[in-house]
Amino acid sequence: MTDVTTEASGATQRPAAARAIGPEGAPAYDLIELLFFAYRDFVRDADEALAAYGFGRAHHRVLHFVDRNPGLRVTELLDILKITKQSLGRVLRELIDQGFVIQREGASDRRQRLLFVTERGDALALKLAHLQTERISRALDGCDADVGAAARRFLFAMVDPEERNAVARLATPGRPRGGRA
Amino acid sequence: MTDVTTEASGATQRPAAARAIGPEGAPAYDLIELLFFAYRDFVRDADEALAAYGFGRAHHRVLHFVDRNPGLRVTELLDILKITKQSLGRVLRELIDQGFVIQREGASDRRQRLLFVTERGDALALKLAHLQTERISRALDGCDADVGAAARRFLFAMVDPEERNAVARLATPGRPRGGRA
DNA sequence: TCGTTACGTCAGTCATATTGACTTATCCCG
DNA sequence: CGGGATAAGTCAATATGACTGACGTAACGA
Repeated sequence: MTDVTTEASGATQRPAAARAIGPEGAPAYDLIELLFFAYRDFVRDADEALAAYGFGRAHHRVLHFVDRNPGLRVTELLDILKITKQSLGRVLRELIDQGFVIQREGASDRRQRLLFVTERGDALALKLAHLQTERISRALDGCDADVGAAARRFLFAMVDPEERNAVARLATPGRPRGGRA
Repeated sequence: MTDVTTEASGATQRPAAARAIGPEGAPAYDLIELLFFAYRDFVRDADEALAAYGFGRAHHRVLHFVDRNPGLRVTELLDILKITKQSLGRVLRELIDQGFVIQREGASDRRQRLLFVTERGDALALKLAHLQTERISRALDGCDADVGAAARRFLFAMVDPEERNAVARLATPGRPRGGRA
């Protein structure tokens, strides 16, 4: 095999993994690396499609969460993305200027700028979601039926405990698709 | 509940999710979002520790893969990270200048600059791996025993098919920890 | 000898993020 | 009503991580 570790045969240093048993047991190198590789390829699907619009990953994230949560407030979006409003600023302005997102004054609080996707924005968000769903479907096709549920549980448990309520509200499988209730 | 979607009550646009049934069925919004949130929090652990060294995520990735694969060639590292050698350049130079990584001439091919971590580099790589392992362990603790295996299968299946051989060589659970064999 | 490979580097650019300071408009409470 | 707090936007400067393109050097190998 062409295991890259064998390339080091001429050197004196032994592999770091040999002393990788620390206070908490052996590092979970497999899951650490699988998360890296899976995420690397997962986001690339959408990145390539976005390039055609002159958009990047940041535009995708904004578009996605606005699409999924019509009427989202700017502050809520900042809290989801964990970025500053200055960072959001440029991306959001570009999405608005190019007609993918619109803002409306809050009905009860006129300081708020509620965010909505336009039809164009929804179409793009949906296209990107389908790209990513295709990869997910193909992944699950090659697995036992229970792997999808287990993956959901694992990924949810990887989220910061303090964030889980917020994530559960946004990303649960049973979340209503046809209405606001 | 304070479901953010209810904030939109004053607006006329219906939620985009209502018409989110496309050619490939309903998008897997739950897994798409869980991947985002899990990865967002997963990388943050290491990011915070790296800041103390003046390093960023890119340094971590290089350090990690060199630590795990002593004698790695520069070309191989570029292939793993899927970045250009110009991008790697600065990061690698900083790691070398500050004594976390060293280079050695290849024994058989003197054009090669084989990469190794120093003791300092190994210590940092291990520290970061433990941080991430802690999150993973805690996540798996709250799950059924088979969830870890299922998560591995799912994440592996999410990788591009052409990349899976390379990933399997690097990130398999059974990979020998104590030697090069 | 000559083409290819491995690596490095210079220069310029872009996307995404940061901190800090400041403005405007609006809300809400005392 | 006045004034502090909140929602949002903006200006400026900076960091980080990535890119393309071009070029140089050394070493391999047919």
